[in-house]
This record gives sequence, structure tokens and C-alpha cells, in this order.
Amino acid sequence: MLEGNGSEGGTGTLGKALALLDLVVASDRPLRFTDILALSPQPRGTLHRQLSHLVEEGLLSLRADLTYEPGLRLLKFAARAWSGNQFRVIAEPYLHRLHEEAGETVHLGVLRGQEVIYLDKVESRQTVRMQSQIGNASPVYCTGLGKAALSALPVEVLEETIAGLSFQKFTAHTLTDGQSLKRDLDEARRVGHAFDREEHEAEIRCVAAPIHAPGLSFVGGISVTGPAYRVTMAQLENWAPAVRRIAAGISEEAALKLGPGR
Amino acid sequence: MLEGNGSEGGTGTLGKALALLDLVVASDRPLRFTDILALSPQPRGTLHRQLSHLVEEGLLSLRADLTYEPGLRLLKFAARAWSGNQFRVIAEPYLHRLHEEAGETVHLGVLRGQEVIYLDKVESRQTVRMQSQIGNASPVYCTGLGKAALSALPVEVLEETIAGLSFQKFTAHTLTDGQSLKRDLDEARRVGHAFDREEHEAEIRCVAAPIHAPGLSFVGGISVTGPAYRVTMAQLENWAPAVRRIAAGISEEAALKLGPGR
DNA sequence: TAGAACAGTTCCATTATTCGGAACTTAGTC
DNA sequence: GACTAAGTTCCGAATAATGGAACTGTTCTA
Repeated sequence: MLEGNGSEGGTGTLGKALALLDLVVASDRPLRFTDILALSPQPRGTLHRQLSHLVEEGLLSLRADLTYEPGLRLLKFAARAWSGNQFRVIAEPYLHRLHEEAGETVHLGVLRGQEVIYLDKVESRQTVRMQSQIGNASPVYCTGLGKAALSALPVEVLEETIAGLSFQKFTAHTLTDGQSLKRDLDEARRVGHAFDREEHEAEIRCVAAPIHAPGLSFVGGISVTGPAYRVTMAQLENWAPAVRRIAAGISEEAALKLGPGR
Repeated sequence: MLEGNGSEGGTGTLGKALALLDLVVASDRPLRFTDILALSPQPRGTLHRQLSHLVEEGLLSLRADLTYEPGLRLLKFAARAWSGNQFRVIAEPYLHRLHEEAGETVHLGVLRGQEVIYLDKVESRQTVRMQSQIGNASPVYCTGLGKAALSALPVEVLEETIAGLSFQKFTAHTLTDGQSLKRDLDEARRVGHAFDREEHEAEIRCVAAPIHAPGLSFVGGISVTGPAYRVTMAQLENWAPAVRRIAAGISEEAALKLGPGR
């Protein structure tokens, strides 16, 4: 489950195709051929053929107004990737247990390069649509989950990861340099959990603990998140032991079932 | 959004890679190199390199026990494909309205080749996990949504689609030949909605209406689904007008916003 | 513990695909 | 109706994929 940072240009035919797919799918507005041409390093002929291939394969879809949109085959792939994910399956009951204890939204995520990918979520009311987060990627340096996961990383990998970060200030509290982040991670490593003090979104706080174990090829985490008016820092401190305990439980079971021996 | 049937072997390098990805991701048990070798037409050297590429790109992930599992990058792609899907966004408020009227689970789906892909779902209680269905593919011939969508297809395309079907008997009520299906579709076309009379799953019934309009490059549908003990056929008949009305509303707005002119 | 069988990986000359500049077609403008 | 821009097609050259065979490591078995 450990993977590269994903930002490399794209080696081989497959890599180029996926880099292009990324470009189109990540855009927030519909792109036409010329728009994509401007964003891509490829010459026209090449780009056109690559797009045709993506459309042929159902990864993109060419609309009547000549804009490209993500294809349905992506959803099909993801549905199976999600429901078949062993780690998620193992963690699921733990997430519910934690949600019962805390009463606020619980997240499960794993570290992938410079990002945290959300794998699952348990919440009480559906104020926000449930799936909205699943599969989403968030920056590591300003989310509780991200920092918890980072705190579990071996030093060399951590240094490399931090060196590759480009910080963006989301709120007044966002950490925007490697030094502050490292200090925060030292603290997280010491106490066993990490906080998000309204660093990613204003009025949103969270406490998270890392999931990792020898023999586990990846690093992840769980978190409890809530709005600042309901969730004080003191409240987060209260939840922290439970979060750590549940994370440890998941780590143990995952290492047992996903580890090298069997 | 209209796409090929997806079952073709895979032309070009990308096609071959995706056919392989399909094979691995679709499997319900973890596959090792040799297992995949047995399932794939490729020779060893080729297969090995292709798998390496998929792993490098994050579409697959090689676990410590040498089995391959779906990669996290698939989830990332899908999250954006889902949240950015214009058709889904347009339909969302309509789904909620229908859910309020009927009180049972509402689905939104589109036809892709021989399958229905579920795009969204609104339900009251989270007895079944929400995302479980999103992105899932179901056969067209035994789901209300599938039959509703088929009923909106032009005759030539319909004939072709039916000709390509391979029927599987899921329950005692599953239609298992083109003739019965066509009769059912004639009826659906006449009344404007289609039923699933426990044809896909025992004790599950549903009523669905097609979403389509001139200028819309795809065909879809919405449905109301419920357990047989709570949802009689008479009840489905009661809901049918509402389902048709909501479907018509989505068709109209989608044609307006997604159609060729702007 | 040797040795056989198997699983996984690497190598490299051959072959097939992709590349990309340029020509071509279509749609929209003045 | 000429002009401009967007989108598409073509084809020799460049590149990447192919797949048989050799290699390495691991697991049975006698």
C-alpha cells in the first residue's frame, strides 16, 4: 500500500496517460481540447491521440460541447477498490466504537506521498454528504490525520517528505514551514497523538493518532473531528487516550492480518 | 458520458493495462503473480512488467505477502470523478425530494454498455453502508433502473445491447431471455416506468423511471427501492407517478445544462 | 540436507506502438 | 466569401512494449 509521491511526470505510456487523466480530472472547470493543450507539455497530435485513448477506455468522456469529463469507469474501479480494501474492512468496527465513545465524526486515512487519502468516515448526522470525503486527498501538514501519520514515519522518509512539501496557508493557524511542523511532530511523537487546531478549516478541530506497526507496509491514522463551538481543545485532550487506544487496536490487528507472515 | 461496453479485450498499451487492472481489482480473493498469470493471456515477462507499471503508478499495490491489491490512486481519481459529475450534482436535489415523498431508498444511475452504474443514493437509515453501492455496476436486465434506462434507448442500440447480454438467474423471478425482457420493456415504455419484482435480489422490489432527453448523450434513471415486506407492488404503483415526474424534471434540467447548446 | 520443483525476477534482440510535425477539415467571424 | 481558430487525421521516425529464455531465490520432498 506504500506508494510513490505521485507527482512525477509520468514514465512510460501508462504514466503519461495517467498524468493527463490527473490533469483533466483535477480541473474544477470543464476543459476543451485547447485548454488541455495549454496545460499539457504534449504536442497536438500526441495529445489528441492520448485523449482519444482515455475516452475509448472510459476513463474520460467527451461531452457534446467538446469538453472532457471524468468517465464512469473510474467510479467502477473505485467501488471495488474501496469495498475490497482489507485495511478498511479491518478498521471499520474500531471506527464505530470510537464514534460511539466520542460522538463526533471519525475518519480513517492513510498516507500516500505528500497527501492523506481518506478511506472511511463515520458520522452521526448526514449534514455533509457522506461520500464527499472518501477518496479525497488532503495535505499532510495541516490535518490531524496527516500529522499523526507523519509522526509515525522513519526519520529519513519524514525528512524527504517534508522537504518535498509546498505549504499553503488555509487559515490563520496553518503551519507554513518545515520547522514549525517538525516541532509539532516531535510533540505528537512524544504524546502519541496530533491535533488540528483549526489549521485546515476555520472552526474545525481534530485529534488523531497514527496507525503503524512493524511489518505494516504503510502508515495511516484515525481522527475525531468536530466544530470548534462544540469541541474545545480540552475536549480533544479528553478523547486523545481513546483515539490512541483504538489506533493501537487497529495497528495490531492490521499487522497480524496484513503483515508479512501470511 | 456514453461509453463502449467495456468488455473488449483492450486495444493499445493503455487498454491492455486497464484490462489487467480490471482482472486484479475484480477478483474477490487476493491474487499472487502466478494466479494472475493463469488468468491472463500474457506471457510471464510481459505480465510482470505490466504489473510493475501498475504498481509504480499507484493503481495497484504489491503487499508484503506478494499479493496485489487495488491502489489508493484509484480512490483519489474516483473522489473527483464523483464530486465533479455535473449530472449527479443536477440530480441531487431531485433525489432528496423523491426520498421525502416515498420514504424509501432512492437511487440514481446511468447506463454504461451492458451495465447500470450507480451514481448516487439517498436513504433514511444507514443500515447498509452508504458508499457500498456508489460506483457499483449491476446488470441491466434485472434491475428497475436498468430496465428503465433500456426502455429509453433507440431501437437499434437496444437490440444490440440485448444481443450482447449474457443472462444469469439471480432469483426465481429473474428474466433470463431477450424475449421476456423485450416484453417487459414494451410495457415500461408504454407506462413510463419499470419494476424490479424481486428479480435481482429476493425480497427487494423497486420502481424506476428513465432519464433521457434529446441532446443528452446518455441514458439514466432513478428508482425507489424497498424490502418486499414493506413495499407491495400496489405501493410501487402508487409511487410510480412521482418517480416519473422527478425523472422528467431531472431530464429537463440536465438537457438544458448539459445539452449541446452551451 | 541435497536436489528437485516452483515462484518470482531480469535480460535483450525483435516487433509493435507511440510520437509529433505538418497537412487537412470543420466551425465560427468579420 | 475570405479569414481565423479549433479540432482532427496522416505517416516516417523514434521509442516503448514484447516475450522467450536465462537467472535467482524459496519451498517442498525424499
